[in-house]
Amino acid sequence: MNLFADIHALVLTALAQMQSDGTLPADLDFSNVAVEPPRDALHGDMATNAAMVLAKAAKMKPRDIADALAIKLTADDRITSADVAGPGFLNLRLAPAVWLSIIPDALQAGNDFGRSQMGGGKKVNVEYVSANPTGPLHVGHTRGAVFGDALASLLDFAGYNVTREYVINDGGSQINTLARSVYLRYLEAHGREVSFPDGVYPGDYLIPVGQALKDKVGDAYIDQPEAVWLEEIRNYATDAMMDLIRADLALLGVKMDRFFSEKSLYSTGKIEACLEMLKKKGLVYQGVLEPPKGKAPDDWESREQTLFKSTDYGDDIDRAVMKSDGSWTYFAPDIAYHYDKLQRGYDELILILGADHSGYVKRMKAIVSALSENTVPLDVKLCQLVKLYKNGQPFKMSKRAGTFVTLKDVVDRVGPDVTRFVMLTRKNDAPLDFDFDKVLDQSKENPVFYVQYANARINSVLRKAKKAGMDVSDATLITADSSHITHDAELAVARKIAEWPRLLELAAKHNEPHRIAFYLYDLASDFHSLWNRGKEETDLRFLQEGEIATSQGKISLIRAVSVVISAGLGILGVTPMEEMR
RNA sequence: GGUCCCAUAGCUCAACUGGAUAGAGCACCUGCCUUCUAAGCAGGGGGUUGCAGGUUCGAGUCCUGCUGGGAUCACCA
Repeated sequence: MNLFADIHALVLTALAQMQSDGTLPADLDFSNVAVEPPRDALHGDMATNAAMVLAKAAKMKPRDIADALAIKLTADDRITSADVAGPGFLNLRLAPAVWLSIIPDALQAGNDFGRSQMGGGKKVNVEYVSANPTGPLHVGHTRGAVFGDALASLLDFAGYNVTREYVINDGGSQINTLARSVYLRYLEAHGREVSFPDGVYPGDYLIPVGQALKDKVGDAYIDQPEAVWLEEIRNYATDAMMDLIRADLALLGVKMDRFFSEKSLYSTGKIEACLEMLKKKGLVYQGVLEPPKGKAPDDWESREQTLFKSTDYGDDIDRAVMKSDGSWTYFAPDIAYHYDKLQRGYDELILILGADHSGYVKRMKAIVSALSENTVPLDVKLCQLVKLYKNGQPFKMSKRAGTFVTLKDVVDRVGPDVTRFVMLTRKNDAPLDFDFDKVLDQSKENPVFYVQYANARINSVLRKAKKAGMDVSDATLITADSSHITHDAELAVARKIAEWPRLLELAAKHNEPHRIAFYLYDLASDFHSLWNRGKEETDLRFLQEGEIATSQGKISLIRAVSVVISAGLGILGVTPMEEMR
């Protein structure tokens, strides 16, 4: 199903033959031999770097290897030509029938076309969003949510066993702030006059929470000290905020497999056990930190602390795990949390963070390295900021606390599909401009609509064919005769379709879902190009008057395009549109 | 000052992780609507990939040092 993998296997077989007949020496490393689409289509259909990669070890000239390899490869009937070019590239051309064979494959697999076994069922944990449960999600969280969710789907599609996870920071002191803020709203619901000092959350979203609390407990907490209500309201408010956050995520179509409560680590002795274990390894110790390199803070004072030896694993300084009052820092439960993840048997951990957390990457990697003894990789993906615009002008957010642009604001305005696609049209580590007007623009400048429009056009042809009484069911199209598909513009589309399984694996390998968005744009472009050529070259139209077999063959090609668009959008979490009138 | 990220066409961004003559879109110029959706297509001009070295068959990509921009910087999570 992956033509590039097929030809790669063919090249390796040919190289092995060259070894056994003495053309090449016996002990060679083929792991760097690649078969890729060439940058320039004029060079051919596929190119291999085998000759250049092996030249040094084989003590031969690249071109000599390439010449010999070319002879082997052209013996295979899938290869129509193999030309040596440049410093030793071997450019291959494949028989059109080979490319066209991808069409029934795609139609047969449907939305599973491109699904890969690459992951081999390995368990991967993707942690994303993990916003503090103190309010609704805002735009910054939105990008992380979309990225993490699409990445999780991508890995699932690539054959990994994926868990989508959200850790609730419900143990820290910010929850006390939340509880006090809710208490004020509770008093307010009772008709009390209240003011909101600095350091509490003044947002309107807590008003209904205070009201609901009043409905639940009546006047039980009025004029009572914190000792009476703090713990109760902490729990109540955290639950309310998580309901809010789950509802926000649902607006985007994001559904977590697991919500992990940080607080659950506190009462169970898990933190203590985990740190004790590290202490036995000499990785937790009492010590004094050096002042930071470079400019020391004005109020620097050296003090003895309980430290985790993250410098053993590449961090810049060791990190404190306990405060001077004896309570844990945020870092201690984080260590225990990742220990918990590892105990659940994950082969790989992925963590999605906002760019403002870049300073935590080294210590997180240090934790995972230390706890797993370097057996489990952690990949941290940082999502850069989203800059909001409205009609080209920066969208002003009021600095008054509580009036930020929320995820709900964005999704209500442009819809979940547009939000998701646009958020994935940039690499995660590049800043993203999000213009409320431009993302709704219905033109090719807007990749969302360009891709959707291609799919809509294809479905339009299918409808028209059906209306004309033609059988265009997938079952029929799978067996359609594609021998009339000979034009370069048509074969270009078939080649692009054939790239999909390979692209998917590359995107999964590098944890980069944005590659799918760019690929779909390219595929749509090849399709639109073909469509338009049909205006002048009537042979290229998909519906050929009175020639049912030919029409079905051509329609099978574009139906395969539609299949890939659906599969690709499915991974991104975007619903394909069948009609756009 | 330390650490991390970024710098590619006038603008917004790609470049399959070291491959060939660095590609798209926007903007600009020239064409294409009695046609399966012109919400589109074809063609043209536009580049010392921030600067200086290095590694090798080969560098936008890797290494070193600069310049400029962003983020972050000892018990707040």
